[in-house]
Amino acid sequence: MVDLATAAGVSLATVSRVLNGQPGASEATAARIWRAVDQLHYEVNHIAKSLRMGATHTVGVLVHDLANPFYPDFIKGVESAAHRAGLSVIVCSGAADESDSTSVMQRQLQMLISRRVDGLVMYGRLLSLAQVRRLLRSHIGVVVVEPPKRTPRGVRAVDIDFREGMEQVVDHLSSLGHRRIALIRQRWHEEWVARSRYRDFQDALAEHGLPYRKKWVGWVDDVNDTALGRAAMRRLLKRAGEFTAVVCHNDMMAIGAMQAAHDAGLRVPEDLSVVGIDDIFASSVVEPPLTTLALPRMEMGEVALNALREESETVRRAVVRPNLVVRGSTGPAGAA
Amino acid sequence: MVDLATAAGVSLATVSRVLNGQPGASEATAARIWRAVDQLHYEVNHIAKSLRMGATHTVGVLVHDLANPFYPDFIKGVESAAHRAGLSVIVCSGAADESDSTSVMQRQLQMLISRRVDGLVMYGRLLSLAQVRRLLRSHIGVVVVEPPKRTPRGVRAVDIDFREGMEQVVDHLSSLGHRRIALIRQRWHEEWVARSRYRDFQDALAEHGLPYRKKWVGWVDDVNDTALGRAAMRRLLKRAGEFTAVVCHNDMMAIGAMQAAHDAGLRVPEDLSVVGIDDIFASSVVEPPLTTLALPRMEMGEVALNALREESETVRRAVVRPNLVVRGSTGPAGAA
DNA sequence: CTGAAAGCGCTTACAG
DNA sequence: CTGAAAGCGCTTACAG
Repeated sequence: MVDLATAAGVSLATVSRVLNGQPGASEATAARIWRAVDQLHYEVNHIAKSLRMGATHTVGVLVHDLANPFYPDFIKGVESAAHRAGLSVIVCSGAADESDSTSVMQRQLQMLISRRVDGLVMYGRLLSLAQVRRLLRSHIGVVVVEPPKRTPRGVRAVDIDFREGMEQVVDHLSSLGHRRIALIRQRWHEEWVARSRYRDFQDALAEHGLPYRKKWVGWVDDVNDTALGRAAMRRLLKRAGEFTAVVCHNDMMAIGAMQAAHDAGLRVPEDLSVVGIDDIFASSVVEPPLTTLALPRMEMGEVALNALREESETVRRAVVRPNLVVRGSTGPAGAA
Repeated sequence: MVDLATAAGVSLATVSRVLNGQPGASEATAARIWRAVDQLHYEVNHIAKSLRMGATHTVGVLVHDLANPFYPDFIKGVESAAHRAGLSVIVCSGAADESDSTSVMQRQLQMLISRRVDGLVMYGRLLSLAQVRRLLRSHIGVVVVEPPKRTPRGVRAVDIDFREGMEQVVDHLSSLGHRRIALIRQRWHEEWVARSRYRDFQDALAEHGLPYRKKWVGWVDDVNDTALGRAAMRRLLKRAGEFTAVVCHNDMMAIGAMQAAHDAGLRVPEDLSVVGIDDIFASSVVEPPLTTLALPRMEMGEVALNALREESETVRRAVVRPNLVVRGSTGPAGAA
């Protein structure tokens, strides 16, 4: 910038004012400065600016595992909204290396703090209460999607309206004549979220006068590997015939469930209807294509980023609505 | 840091030296400082450090579209290697918003320069020659994966050894008795890369004494939408029976091709063998599972990042090897 | 073994 | 309308 000032024959203060579009500089001076900018290929030093201003215009995004087909769209949403607002995004993935995930998060956190990000968007319960408090104490805003039960006050949340989503799912199945619906659910899931999708599922069943049976529940320890969904479904199929449809924690589990049904010689949807949650790409190309409760991932990212920027104290909590995509994996009950 | 100095009763200079593990401070002084670090939850201000040191220890990654299932793994590889090296990563996706992609890239570029990243990793030809030169002029290292024909000197490259990869593909098909192999290729692809995978495919065919026929080539304008692969295959199937296998630009196209074959009442692999390139997740769950030339995406990211750090002038070019994954979409020729 | 001082590239009252 | 000066939080010769 000192080169600029020299070239334009003015002081640093004036250059700074013109570059930032502040009033009070003659046309002529401004023109000389802009000409110098072009000639010297000047690009402001954002580092110096950040130090001086005490704001980096940078936000961090923290997700469990970038490779999970769920997150890229979410991050895209965050990025898109961020760019619109002139912010940069540092993406941090927990499982970036395979070692102890807690210590990875710890390091990511320190990195983010020392880089003085203005805010942090994260998906789910990735940090401890103490860690979140530390961020808040450092005046770093925090918004979390699908927030855990306990969050320090000051944290903003983006919720998915599974109440209405599960309503759509059960409504769809019910209208196809399904009365006995199984569930593949993740063990300990309620440890992670404030309100679980399963509870909403049960509520929706109840509202339709349909039963929720423990014996029709398949449990999985992890929901990011189709093999586990397949195994859970295989166990559940000992009771094949007792139920006519199964709702799965997510699409990965649903794809696994379809494989298990196929292994057992059952046809989807004639013998069994299968519903997933997420709508990842693979769900549209499996056979049959999966009926699934689509989560608006991009939108979730945008909403999360905007919640971070929001000044008002009113936006403590934003809500996003899922949307049922009906494809080939669901059909009339007892069509076989 | 001034708080630290006060708390420990020493000068800033001493604090700095101890924090950075430099020699020449008494045990006792160091201990006092570290105690203060703990008490005050001190975290170094990386912004100030960057300004002073003239290095940000940050690298940018530029990809065409984050949502493309290809890139997340690549980015993960970059991140993983970066963290190991104590670097942060700013991820930039071209298609983050839908507007004119050139101007998006232009803005991303300015952002990266003004943030003074130490280096940039990008996939493919995302920037113009002039833009790349500008980076180099700003002393920002550049490495590009699948580099275009023309790159300014100083740019490092990561190549995929499609020569050997296509060798594996053709070898596999040939050993199954296929002699007439079709191809689905992207129009203008050679405008983007220094050496195209198609050329390697043709070489591999020639080496096996197999013909390359223009009439067995299906063209697509874009390779990230299965619908286009499906349409290309549909056109190609006017000549069904003339060829017994098809190799596709990538898995997206291959999945589309399988759909088209299915539409036409052909069975895969009995009537037609299909091979993709990439090995995205969906390829493992389509029916039949896709035989594909897997690209080591994570490794590519790691190699790219490391190439950036490499001091020596020798590593102008790194090479990564693909690996054929045989699944259900290929079978003996004429098995029908 | 330790400290005072300069400087990285900016912005912003404060004067003029 | 414009400039001189201080300061953001660090590091690093240079003295002692």
